[in-house]
Amino acid sequence: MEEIKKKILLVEDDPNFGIVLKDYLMMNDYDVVHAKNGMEGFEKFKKDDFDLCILDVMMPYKDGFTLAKEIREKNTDVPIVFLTAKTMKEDVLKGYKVGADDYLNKPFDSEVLLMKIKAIMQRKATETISDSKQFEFKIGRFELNSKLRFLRFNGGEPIKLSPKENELLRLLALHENDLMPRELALTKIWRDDNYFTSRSMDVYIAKLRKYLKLDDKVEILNIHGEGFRLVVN
Amino acid sequence: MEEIKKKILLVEDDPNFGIVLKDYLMMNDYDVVHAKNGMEGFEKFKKDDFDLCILDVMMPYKDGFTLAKEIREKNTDVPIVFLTAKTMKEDVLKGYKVGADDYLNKPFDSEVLLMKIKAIMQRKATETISDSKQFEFKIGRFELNSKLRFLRFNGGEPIKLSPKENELLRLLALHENDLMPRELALTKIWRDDNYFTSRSMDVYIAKLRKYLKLDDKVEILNIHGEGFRLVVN
DNA sequence: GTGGCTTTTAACCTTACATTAACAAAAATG
DNA sequence: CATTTTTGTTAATGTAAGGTTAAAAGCCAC
Repeated sequence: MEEIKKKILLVEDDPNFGIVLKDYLMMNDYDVVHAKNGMEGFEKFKKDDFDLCILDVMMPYKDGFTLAKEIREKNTDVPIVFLTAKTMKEDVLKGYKVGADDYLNKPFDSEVLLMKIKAIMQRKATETISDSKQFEFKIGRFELNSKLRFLRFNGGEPIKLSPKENELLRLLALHENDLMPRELALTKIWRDDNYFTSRSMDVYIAKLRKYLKLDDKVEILNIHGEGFRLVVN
Repeated sequence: MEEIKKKILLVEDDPNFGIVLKDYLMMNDYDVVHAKNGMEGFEKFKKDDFDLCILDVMMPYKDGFTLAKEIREKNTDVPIVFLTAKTMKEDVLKGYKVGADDYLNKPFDSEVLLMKIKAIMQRKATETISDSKQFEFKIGRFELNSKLRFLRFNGGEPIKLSPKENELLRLLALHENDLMPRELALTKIWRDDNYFTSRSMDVYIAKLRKYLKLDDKVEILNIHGEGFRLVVN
């Protein structure tokens, strides 16, 4: 069996610490790309597919949270672990809000980091039976390209989608003809399930319905109290 | 709408801390079962389905790790979070080894715990796309899809069912040609058996009969004082 | 800063649901 | 057979969820 190394994006501005950590991870059989600041980190993220991102919170120009937000816009799934020097509650909360998978206070024990990485990878392994690469969908006479964020009807001019429109439609498409639970969209896309995010989602459903009107065989049905259903007749 | 709370098993031997934590979680809309030691924790785990386990590491008789191992034997998926007073590396490693999802050092901030719980639940939400097939029934020339909540006659236009209509018909279908006791529907669907819920159920039986009139081979019979029978001739 | 795009919040309206009431009809009871 | 209990059915009510549109707030790039 082909042994494929897991790819980690490490964004850390302290050069010494960054190199030590990179070497340590590589010694443990991970493929590591090291970026020295948030800007570089984002560039490298766009150019490759990573299994995990380790982001330092305190960085010049672009901090870890900002970078995480950008990464989340491109990819809602990739696990993110934050590194921080301070054990500040505010930071931790902020981290989880942008979808962190875990959190580490410096100085931390390298073995602990390794275990966390393993645990996270294991989690993802069970979810990702082979999903990924699910970014292109046919929906009736529409074509959704979720990576480039556009929707095209009948091979015509592409309609640009906003990040939220795109994610929501993608999630619906993943469950085509089946139930896409409200809760799923709210936790996956909005990362919070409350009255306001729920209303926000309804607004986006309305927007998507407007786009999809072009094809009268495609519609989004509501299942009261449960969620929505993208049906193609 | 049916409010379904997430169920948490909390195993914590310190009575004060345990009760405070339990109350805090319940205030935040979780359904919490509190066990005061590892033994009791395992008993309660076996008797119910939990969405998350929070285990204290230091406990008399049976520590959190041992309990976690037993839980993992029964259930490989349920998320486990450890609580520990000390920030001991050994403990952390051991925790991840038995499949912990996260780790909290006491004293911890309650808001942080809440965020972690949310993050963990969100992770799980994705995995649980849930299997179907136990939601589809044939009833004469009808087809009942209990997940998408519709009833279709002869492959025609689906009739949308309300949650209660749906559950009631599903329960009848599960007992096709057999007695479906009143009490069963009332306790399972209405979660209460009194005069009013009983009348409410009768109203729903009337609604279902109206739908099922389309096929004269299908009917709902009453067995006086006992319940109902969905018969297909 | 300003302008343009995205997202959230608000307001108002419609639909969907569940319960309760009211009255009628069966069935059981003694 | 008179009366009580259970069931059948329809309609009215109150509440919650969802639909729609617009305004406000947030963000980013210039």
